[in-house]
Amino acid sequence: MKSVYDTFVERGFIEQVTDGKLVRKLLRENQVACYVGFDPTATSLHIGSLVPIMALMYMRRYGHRTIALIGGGTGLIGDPSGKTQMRQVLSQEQIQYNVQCLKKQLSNYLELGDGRTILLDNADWLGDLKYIEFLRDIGRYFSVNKMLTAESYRLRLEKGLNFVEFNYMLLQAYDFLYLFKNHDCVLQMGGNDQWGNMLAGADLIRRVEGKMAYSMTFPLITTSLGHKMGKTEKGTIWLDPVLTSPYEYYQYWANTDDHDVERFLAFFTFLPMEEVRQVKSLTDARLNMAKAVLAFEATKIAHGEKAALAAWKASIEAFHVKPVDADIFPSSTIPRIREAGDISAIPFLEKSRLELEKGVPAFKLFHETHLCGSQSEARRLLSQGGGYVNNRQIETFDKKIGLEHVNDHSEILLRKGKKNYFIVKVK
RNA sequence: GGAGGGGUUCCCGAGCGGUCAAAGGGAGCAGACUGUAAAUCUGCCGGCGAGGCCUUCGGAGGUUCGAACCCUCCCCCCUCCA
Repeated sequence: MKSVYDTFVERGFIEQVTDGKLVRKLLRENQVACYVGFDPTATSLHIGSLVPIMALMYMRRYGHRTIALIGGGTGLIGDPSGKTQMRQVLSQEQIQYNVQCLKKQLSNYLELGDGRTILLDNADWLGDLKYIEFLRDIGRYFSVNKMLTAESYRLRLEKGLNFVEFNYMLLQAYDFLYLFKNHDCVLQMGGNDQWGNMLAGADLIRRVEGKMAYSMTFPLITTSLGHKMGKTEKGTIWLDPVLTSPYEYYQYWANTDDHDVERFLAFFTFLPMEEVRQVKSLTDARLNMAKAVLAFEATKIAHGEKAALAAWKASIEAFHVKPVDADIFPSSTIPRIREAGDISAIPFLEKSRLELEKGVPAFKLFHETHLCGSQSEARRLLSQGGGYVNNRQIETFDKKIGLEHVNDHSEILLRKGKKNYFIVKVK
């Protein structure tokens, strides 16, 4: 039988492992506990955290125990790894609030309740540490010389690294030790920028406990032209549906670069690799169908089947695309037949009849709907012909939009550029 | 603690008394071309119902008709010395 490890390998999840052969054997023959850490830097995670989340989901599916660790304690310090500048330090209250939010969010992905998956906050044990004791018991195992050779610190040595940040590695290592002792956790997973911290943990366990522990990192995913995942013109693509609507989430994936489709399907869906590999042979409209499948499946995982369906419907309608052919990803539950048009998943804003009777200048409306960040931006956009009402180009920036633009469904369809839709509804 | 070099609009990076809302590049947005992709070309890229006004060049004061540019103090970063 296939092990998670094999699945990880074939889906491209593994960047580095402490001992590939051993870990493979371990995961094949035992039920183990693994953990991934998440920083509570915001009230929501974004797409950048999706790879580790998917990894945890896979671990579970293969019968292993998973621990999602939220760094309520380490968050007070800030991990210097992968950062060129010192991270802004958040207040204790803010971090505690973020921790609560992340717990809730992660529980959508990880089924809790049966004890096989648990959610922890390292503030629960780091908060009680005594400085002197910690130095004597843990600090003695760390060689500064060695720490300085770590990639994550070397980078910062040029730009400046303060002592607080320098300690981050010890705390993360201690987390691993703690989880090892209290939850039999033998494997830590995380983004490749965590490699140094993870090794430090495995090292610490070996020194303190005289036992083996393992580390595995995932590649830091960038789009084929080197952009960070999840950053777009509209900002970050969050996992929280309030911050990024399911429709926008769907759109993000539907717009995936050609070269990334296959890779992303492997990372961000559970569709079988035999089908994922078929993507190589697809082009043009059929390749776009694969993007639709990616968008649909990813949205389903994040927001549920219903929301994914609504996003799909709206997209099909707005972009006049054909439903996905039956032979493309037969395992996907994406609908194959066109249904009645329904764009209700597109973000909208309500306006009173009275206000629309008078008419609202287009540039104001574009600003209000957040299609444009400011009125100035809206003016420029409209002057350059980048704005549309009901798919007709708006010719002047102050063109009044009003009742005469309302369609049969009491809606006005606004569009910015080729693909940014927004609906104004009559209240 | 001492000496020197820096902090410029999202990022990098010019500017060093008026012509600076600030060169150039990147990112981003739009138009054309397309496949809701990429590449390419073109335009835009602080705010304001705007050929004018307002707010920006680490922070606070000052000199000047006029300051991102000069002076003073403070904060932060880098390099060398201790």
